[in-house]
Amino acid sequence: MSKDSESSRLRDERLKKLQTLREQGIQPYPYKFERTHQNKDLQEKYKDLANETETQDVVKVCGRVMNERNTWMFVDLYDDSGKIQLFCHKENLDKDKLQTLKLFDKGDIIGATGTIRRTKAGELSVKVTDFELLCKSLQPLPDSWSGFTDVEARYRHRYVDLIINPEVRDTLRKRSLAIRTIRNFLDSRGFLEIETPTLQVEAGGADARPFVTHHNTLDLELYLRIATELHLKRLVVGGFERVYEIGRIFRNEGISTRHNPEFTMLEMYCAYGDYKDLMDFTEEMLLQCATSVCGTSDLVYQGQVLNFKQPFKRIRMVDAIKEVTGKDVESMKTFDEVKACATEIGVRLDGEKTRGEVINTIFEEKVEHTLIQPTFIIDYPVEISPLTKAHRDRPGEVERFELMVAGRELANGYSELTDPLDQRARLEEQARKKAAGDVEAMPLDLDFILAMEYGMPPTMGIGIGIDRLVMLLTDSASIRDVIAFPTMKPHKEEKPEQSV
RNA sequence: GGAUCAUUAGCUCAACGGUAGAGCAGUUGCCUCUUAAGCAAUUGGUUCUGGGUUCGAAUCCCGGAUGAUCCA
Repeated sequence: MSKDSESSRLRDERLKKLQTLREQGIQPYPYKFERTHQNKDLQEKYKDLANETETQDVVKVCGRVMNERNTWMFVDLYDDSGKIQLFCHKENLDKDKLQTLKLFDKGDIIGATGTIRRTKAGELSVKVTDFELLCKSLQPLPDSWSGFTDVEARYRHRYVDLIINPEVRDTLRKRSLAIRTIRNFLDSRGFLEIETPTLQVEAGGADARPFVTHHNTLDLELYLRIATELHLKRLVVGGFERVYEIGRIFRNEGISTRHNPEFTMLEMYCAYGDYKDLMDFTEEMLLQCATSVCGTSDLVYQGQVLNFKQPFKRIRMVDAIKEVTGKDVESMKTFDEVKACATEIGVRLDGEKTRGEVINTIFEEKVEHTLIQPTFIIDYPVEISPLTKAHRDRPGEVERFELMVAGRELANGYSELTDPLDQRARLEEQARKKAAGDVEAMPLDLDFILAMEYGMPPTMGIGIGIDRLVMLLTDSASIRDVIAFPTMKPHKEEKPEQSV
């Protein structure tokens, strides 16, 4: 049954051609093609070949037909590496072949054999002596001139987006390169990559709401992890002094240009260092990412230049607040004082119950978005940092930093809390908050505390949002642009019709 | 959660409340030529969805869906 729409009519045209091809004994979905070169290889190899000259070098190329001119005399063929033009002159092809050519469509994938020639217009071409269909495409491609710009359609049908928009492919390549750079950086420093559980009985390690799922055989509620922290630290207890994981994290929160429910985070733990060492380490790693992906330490992001040269500015949270608001919250020793200060400068509070929470809210509301150049905000309030070691000099604070870039958080690191009794007290406080209705408070993970009691060396540890890093490296405004298949609300059932 | 905007042919977009249109794609020819190839002809619409106002709605009003941006 076919819908009376343009869409199915275009598809029907192609189905008819598919049928004709089959009747002519042509297999439209063959098994393999042995090419001799990728298109980019040929462009490089023959970059000095003069116009209107040809070689006797026989090559075999393949890819998707993106455009055709003069009734298939000229074909723009794209593979993963780039473009080559096919030159299908009737002198070089018999009548049957020329007829077959007319059954092809833009979007089909074909393979061609021929000699290399540069046309008088200067286009490097394969002068085709033979070709074969490698896949008949049934769907019309968006018009390549006007493009494929509907954002929703692009995310929902990312494969079309990838075919049409080269910058999407480029972004995902850079994402891969950034992750590879980080792995190389860590591996070359003796780090071990270890995978920890995604399904967890308790979702801890961060303040976030988890996704809930169910294991049938065990009849057990399980949570998707919101962090890898508590398991990676168990590995440090077990004797791995340098571990990391680059893994998918799930947080049951809203969707925005900076948030996707599932995202990728690097967590890294290194024994015998503190948060100051960690800042040096982080600077070096990010600089390496910038230079390897962008070839420079100066990233252009949404019209601003971000300088990733070391060292980044380091400033205490209370000092950053003072710089922006003029308020010395450090001197305000009580909850009521900082609360009054927040109200005075127009910061809306939403259930904050401690002095440290209010200070953090003031920072997030007033300061965070002003921090464009890479900046380490250091020395956080203890109340919002239940896994961080107490500051060696400043009571009420912890040895923690967040790295701010382009007005948002990119990384979060600290001297890890290793005192099992302090850790127990902190998590018990979290459990009280949870019992009182705070859905983002951490659960009391008794096995984690038991691990701490066996003893963990002094350790520095950091989490870096890979998606946000890739946004910076690729000048992407939305996190969805750096995720191949971002989370979308289902629209309506869309699937190809049944074949006639 | 709130505000604003968007949704029309396969794609990109038009259309004062008055016959739904263009370019590209598609189809049929011509042209052995090209670079968004060209020329001629031609097909194609539940205007996101459901109500309402109106003689008449793509257009105005209300609800819904999806998305974008901003705010919280």
